Amino acid sequence: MRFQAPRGTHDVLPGVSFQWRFVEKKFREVCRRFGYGEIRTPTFEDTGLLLRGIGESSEIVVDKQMYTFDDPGGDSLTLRPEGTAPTVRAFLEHSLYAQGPITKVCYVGPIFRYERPQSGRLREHHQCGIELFGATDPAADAEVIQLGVTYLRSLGITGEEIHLNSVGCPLCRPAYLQRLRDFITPSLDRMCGNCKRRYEVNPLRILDCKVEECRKASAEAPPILEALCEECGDHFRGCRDTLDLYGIEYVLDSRLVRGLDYYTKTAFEFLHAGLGAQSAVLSGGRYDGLVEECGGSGTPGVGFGSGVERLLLAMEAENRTTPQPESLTAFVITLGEAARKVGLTVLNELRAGGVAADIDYAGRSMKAQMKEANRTGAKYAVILGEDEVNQGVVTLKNLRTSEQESVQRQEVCATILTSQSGDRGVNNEPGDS
RNA sequence: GUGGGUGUAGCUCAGUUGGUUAGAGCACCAGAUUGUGGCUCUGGGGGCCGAGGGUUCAAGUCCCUUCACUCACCCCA
Repeated sequence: MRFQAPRGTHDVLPGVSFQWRFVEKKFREVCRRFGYGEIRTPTFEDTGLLLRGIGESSEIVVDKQMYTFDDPGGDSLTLRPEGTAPTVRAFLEHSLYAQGPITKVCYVGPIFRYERPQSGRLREHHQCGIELFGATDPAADAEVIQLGVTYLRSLGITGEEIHLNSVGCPLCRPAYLQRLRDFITPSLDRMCGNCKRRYEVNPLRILDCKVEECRKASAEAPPILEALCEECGDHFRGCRDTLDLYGIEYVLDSRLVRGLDYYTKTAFEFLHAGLGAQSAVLSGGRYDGLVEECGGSGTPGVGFGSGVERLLLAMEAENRTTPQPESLTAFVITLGEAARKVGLTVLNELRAGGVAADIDYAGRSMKAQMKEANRTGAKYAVILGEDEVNQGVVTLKNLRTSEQESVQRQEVCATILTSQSGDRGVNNEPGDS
């Protein structure tokens, strides 16, 4: 019985890891352009924080989707099921608010939820996200959306559709929820079990239900956008105005609600048609109550999270290619014991000099070594046999042109570096460099 | 947790109404070329046919169980 990666997890192998680096690099570039600094928080947090942050009534908690465990010391810890609450915790713990009225951070990292895996949904997945603290200005909401659009564009994705809604605030939502309940009540006994529970806990989610009976029952429900208080209405209008200013298109979606309890006002979701059932590639919104809920003073916030795996699927659906990983520059080929020794020395010099170089360790024939050199994509084969060793030279073969020349051993590295600087830009760099 | 689909070589897949020793392409290794890659040709290594049980003279094939993967529901990035 061989071991397998745990259900809902996956290995990112060398053949695709450069795509991940590409995506993360683009995300960080865009964040930098918008003034967001990167924050790295722990993979697990105090369970209490996540319960508080996510809300005890959220489906994540109710469905026991959290990886919660007691550590040997008896503390209850949880692998983070989302990125915002940990960021808020760090924001408060380190008093980032003291450095100015506005704090902007971004993060990249793994997220864990115990769910049944399917396409675009894993038990461990990775999210890129941003949080903007301290602004009630609706232009901040628009910036967050704008950053999301810019990020997707930088990956070559253009096929997303932005859904926008407002979920109100503690002033206007309760009244709306009551109206919604009143509207639903007559049909309640026909609805699914989930919705019966939602009716009590979070009636907004009924609008999101896919069961036929529930859809029918809520079809004519009053839209929340008409029930917003003056402040929320103004805010939503302000956000839309700024999006118009930025030329960002979106569709109003009064059924767009949030699974997490802390959201207020603006809610948005970027959907992509190429992904199957799990089509949200980026989603977020405003959470003006969360910081206070987590023990801070009333600080507004707005942000988004975006799944890396789903974005990669979206790129694939749009046939976007990432730059190929940079290959080796030189492959050292030796024949015989004496040449082997010199070859290892040359290899060492090349690497020390900054040339990406490798050598065969399988004791293969020259032909096989040539083949290997070719397979690695190396531009040069550095060939060393008896003749070369005796003459203090190497045979430098250009594998692209098949031309080869004799080069003094001491000059191999310099020769390769010189010729390389001539074709800068030929090889695209995949990620960090 | 609920339903559907699929499990045969490293990968993608054939495998007839059950019938000898389970195949192909790609990949890998070697040779053709005793010091030269890509193209071509020849040869080779690789399989508890997901696992367990059953039916049968005979099971990759039929039946049951189980596991894994996968898609969808729920929920979400």
